[in-house]
Amino acid sequence: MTDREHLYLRLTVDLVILTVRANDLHVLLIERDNEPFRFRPALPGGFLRGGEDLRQAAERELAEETGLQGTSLHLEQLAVYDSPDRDPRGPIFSVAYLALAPDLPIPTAGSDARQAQWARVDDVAGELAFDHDRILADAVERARTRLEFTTLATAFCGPCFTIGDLRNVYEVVWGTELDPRNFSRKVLSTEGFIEPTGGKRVQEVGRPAALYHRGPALTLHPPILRTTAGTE
Amino acid sequence: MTDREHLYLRLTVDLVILTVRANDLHVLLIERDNEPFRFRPALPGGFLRGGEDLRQAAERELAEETGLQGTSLHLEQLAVYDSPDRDPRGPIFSVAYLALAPDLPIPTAGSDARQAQWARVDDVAGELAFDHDRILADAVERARTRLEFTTLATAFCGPCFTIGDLRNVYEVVWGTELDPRNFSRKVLSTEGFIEPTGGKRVQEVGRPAALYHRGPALTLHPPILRTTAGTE
DNA sequence: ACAAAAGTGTTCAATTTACACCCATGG
DNA sequence: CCATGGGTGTAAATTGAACACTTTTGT
Repeated sequence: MTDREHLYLRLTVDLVILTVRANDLHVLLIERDNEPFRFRPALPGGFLRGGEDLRQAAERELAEETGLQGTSLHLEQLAVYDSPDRDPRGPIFSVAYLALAPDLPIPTAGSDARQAQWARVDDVAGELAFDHDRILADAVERARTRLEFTTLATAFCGPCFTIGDLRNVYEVVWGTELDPRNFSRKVLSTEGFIEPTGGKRVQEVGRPAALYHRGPALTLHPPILRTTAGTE
Repeated sequence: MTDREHLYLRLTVDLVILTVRANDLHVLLIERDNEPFRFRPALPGGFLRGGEDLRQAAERELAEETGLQGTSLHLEQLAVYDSPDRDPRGPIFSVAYLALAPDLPIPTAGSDARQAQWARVDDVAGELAFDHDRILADAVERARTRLEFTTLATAFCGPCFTIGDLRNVYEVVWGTELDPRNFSRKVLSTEGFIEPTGGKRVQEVGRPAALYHRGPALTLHPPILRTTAGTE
């Protein structure tokens, strides 16, 4: 901090792990057990260690918190957060990662003491430690646009899913309602988005739905645009 | 926890400054005058100093290289580049920023010894120091999608421009041709994209074109999509 | 008058939207 | 039989691409 030219600093990696549970978008949060912000909810994360690159650190945190191998989840870099006063301990920048996960059985309590829990995104606005409210908001916005232009909605689903499941992802993440009939057609007519497994899922009520898994396509041509009409 | 819990490291900030000159997309490059990669072309950038945040560092570099106040240009964070072997001096991460500039008079030689020059983006592929080829490629791709969904094409133009100028930006950045007539209508029908100044610009040849300046809108509804048709 | 670029009008095709209607299942 | 959700067909509305044609300048 004294040497003007070569500043050495510490980096943290913070994870925004999103999932769709029932009818709400959820984020995985931990309760901090150290100062600063002790006992406040926060995004899982930690300091970068020697020999790691950022992605490895993100995958390590992910495994610690969820027990999942990072390779099975979508994990993308969001941005660096660098407000000088974001951490009371001093200038510590954070690289945020966004992970999209299917509805996991439970955030495996087998983590390191601090208990991880799913929380409704709408419930935690303004509650989080550091600048994590802003990081979360940015992450949700990123997820929303990812659904428009990529096939990542499937990252919220398990290996097999119905078109109704997929539509539910769009509706929950976007907070809108979609016409089931047109949605179905749109998804099916997009080459490589989803592929039929041949199976069917019988539900509590109604006609059984065909099951699909992810196709090879990564981007959507054409995109499935939100009709944000008006929000400028 | 392991013995190497808190890794301290240095960060650099690298700038991809793009502009549209004549009929090609150009990037501002410097020739390195220090090892490593001495005498090789590279993106302008440097180490983060104490007391700076990343944006301040980016604006400082920008001012040093171009003489421009950063506030007048679009400047956005791209990503962190963290390959362990990206810098032979050791683990040094770089935060890349993308700047869009109008065709500047010249990269003001009044900088710090190392001469900055515009280079055609297509000419420098594979030539750059560090992982700057990749950073440049990512930046160009980001700029391309920015034109689709935001009003940032105007960031390549001066305070006053014609619709033809704006179309030229799209054509050069995308590497495609656009129908002047449909483009004109599309731009004019997008609320808040451009606003008439009332003036006209007489050119060497042809009918004088009306002049416009930026409007208040930041995003395009609807977007102006590239017809990438087929590239998957 | 002619070339060149700006700008307008019109047509046709593609896409989106809305919704009537049928299908398959549990109660 | 009915309720419920899955899925198909189709017509109207909107959007986009193509292009004939007019306008305004310099030479």
